[in-house]
Amino acid sequence: MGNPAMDGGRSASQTGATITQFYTSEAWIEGRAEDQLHHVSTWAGVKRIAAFPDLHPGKYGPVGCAVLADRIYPQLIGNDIGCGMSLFQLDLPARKLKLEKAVRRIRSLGDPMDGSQFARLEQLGLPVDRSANALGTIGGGNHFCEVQTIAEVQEGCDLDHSLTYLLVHSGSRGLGEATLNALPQGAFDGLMPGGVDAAYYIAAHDIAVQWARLNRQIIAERAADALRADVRLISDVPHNILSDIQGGWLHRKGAAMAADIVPVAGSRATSSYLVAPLGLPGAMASLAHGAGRRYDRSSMHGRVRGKRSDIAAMERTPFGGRVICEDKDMLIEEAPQAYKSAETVLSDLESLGVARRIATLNPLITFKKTRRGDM
DNA sequence: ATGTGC
Repeated sequence: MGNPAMDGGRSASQTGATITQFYTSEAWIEGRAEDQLHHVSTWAGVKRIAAFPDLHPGKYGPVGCAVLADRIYPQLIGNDIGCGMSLFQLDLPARKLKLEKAVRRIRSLGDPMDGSQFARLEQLGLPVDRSANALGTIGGGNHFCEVQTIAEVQEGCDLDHSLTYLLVHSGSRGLGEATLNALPQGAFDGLMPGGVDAAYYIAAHDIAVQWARLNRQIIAERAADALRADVRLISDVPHNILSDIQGGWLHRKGAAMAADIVPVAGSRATSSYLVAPLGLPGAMASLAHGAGRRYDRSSMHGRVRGKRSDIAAMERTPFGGRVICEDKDMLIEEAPQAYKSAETVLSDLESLGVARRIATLNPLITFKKTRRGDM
């Protein structure tokens, strides 16, 4: 049961591995997500699970957790291998950003790439014959590129609050998907470390992780070019990633990898946060990656109206910001109501000693998708 | 989530 000596979460071990829940009763957690958590804890070789307040149900298992096992379960990483969040600083002062002009310019993120991505892939020794045309593009679902301003910085945070920032959430597009699909029958029963199938998966996974990181970098460069600004990487944090650590294989699924600065994304209409993990052992160098889904995509169509005026309203945010999303279904499925409260996620992380906040960011422009790459 | 499924 409770194990306060180990960490700040609630630990329980039933039939399988120990599950530590780093969330309080304030968190909105679907029963189905906890059912999935317990199911995963019974899988062969699963030793320990850390669950975070953005926990929600996923296709093969819960999203918002880190799973330590002595086997490799590719489905726990999912199709979007290497997906994560990157924060970049622009040398563009917030007071100099002209919103309407910036919105017009940043739409070029929806254009296809110009071919320059091939040299970037070669530079890193990454394959140029697979998914290369998707490199530098954001993709669908919850992915985005946001221009952010700093609303508040905590003491000791040296980020320049007069500047603008980019928060990029994207992954490995078709490459990670192909990697998951190429696995032999039985792979989801767990790959044995040391075996050829595990070696194949690890090699392909590592490529997808590098590819996804490069993808976020190129997206940020394209956005910065559009805004006539220079860009500097502050922090890159994957949240779908497998790591070989002491004690086994750590599967992070919608769980950010601990780094000095970890972005915890809100919805497009609410603040995001930058946090510093505090090294709690039970958290296994992981933490929440965002607000987390409250409602699944399909149910959003029954919850949000899609009249012309509703769509127009959704393209504006309470911060006076803009949302560029010319796909009506996506606009509805990604409505702010689809997400939990990032503020509650943050307060759980803080009260349980997982992380402390270092800055609050507000979105000014959220780029999701243009109708066609013809602007 | 997906150079996307009926």
